[in-house]
Amino acid sequence: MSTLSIDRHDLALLDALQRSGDATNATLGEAVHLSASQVSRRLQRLQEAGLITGYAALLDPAALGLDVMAFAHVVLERHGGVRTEAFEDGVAALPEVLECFSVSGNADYVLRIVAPDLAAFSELMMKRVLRLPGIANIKTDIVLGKVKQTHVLPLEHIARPGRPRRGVRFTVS
Amino acid sequence: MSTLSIDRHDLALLDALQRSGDATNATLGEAVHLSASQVSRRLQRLQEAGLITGYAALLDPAALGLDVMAFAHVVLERHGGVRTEAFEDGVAALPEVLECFSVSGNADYVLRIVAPDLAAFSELMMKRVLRLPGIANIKTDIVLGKVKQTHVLPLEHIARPGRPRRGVRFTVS
DNA sequence: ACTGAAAGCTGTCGCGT
DNA sequence: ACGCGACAGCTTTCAGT
Repeated sequence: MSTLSIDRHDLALLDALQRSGDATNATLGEAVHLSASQVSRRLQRLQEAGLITGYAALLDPAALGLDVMAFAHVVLERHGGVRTEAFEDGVAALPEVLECFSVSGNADYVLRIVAPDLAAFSELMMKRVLRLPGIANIKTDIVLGKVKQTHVLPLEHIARPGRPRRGVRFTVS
Repeated sequence: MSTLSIDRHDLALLDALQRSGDATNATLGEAVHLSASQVSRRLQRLQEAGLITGYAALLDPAALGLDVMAFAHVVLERHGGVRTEAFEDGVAALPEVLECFSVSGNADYVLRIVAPDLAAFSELMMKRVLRLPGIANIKTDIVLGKVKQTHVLPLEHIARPGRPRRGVRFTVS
């Protein structure tokens, strides 16, 4: 656990970069009122500190023919010895399962799944997901429409006073 | 709607780029057995075709102090005239709500929400989300653990024969 | 359709302030 | 801490095959 000094320039950089990750340092510098060399140095620091985990090209699912998205709520069987690894490993191996979280509430896990169409989705669920070990039952919510979808994380809370954090300690200045 | 020729090189490029969006054209060329200039031209085509919608820096939520994530299942009130825009606009204006989909099943909408901690999450739900217009009730699943989380879309279905697609038409060769 | 070279940019590092 | 400037490396275009 290290202490990391973050100022408003760094925050502005992070915000700009998660929106357009291919912006040049010069462009970013204009937006943040810093020289390109400063931007370069700060980005190195932010990446070494683990705040920036990587860069990605964002693809359009619809344009790629992935028209179906769904959330699957999975309940596992309860046997004495807890054997969830087999299920979790199986889930991790399915590329159509983009996310899998264990959750509070009625279900044990929530999965986000994509597929080309309903036929392919149905086959995926029947032949791959439902056959994962240890499943008691699954309830699936099919996505009907997208109101909002973003990967942009809110950063406002960092500038606010707030309580001390675990992990990397910030010193916003 | 345009017809787009996609070959295995393009697929390999898309796959490589969604995993590491900061790879140089030369590096990509090595991986895909193409010259850097070819990579450049193909990426331009893929972006113009809308398959690549943009680039983003990926930030680590935990490192940024966003330790709480939850899925909120929202049911709207049923009045005669359907007035969902007010709710949807309100949701879109909240940066902590990363996603909002209308879904099949018991709920009308599923929201993915992030917050620094449970206290902040509770306050967010009470003071902002629950006060959105038209809400009948909300059930919230708090994420307890991450089994898998990726933005990498599966592309295998494109190479497979499959049925004709809507939108951009592919000619995989 | 691909390669290779050439010209223009971009990232990065040293240095001065 | 910051900006400037220089160099190395990358991107992109163009001509040639």
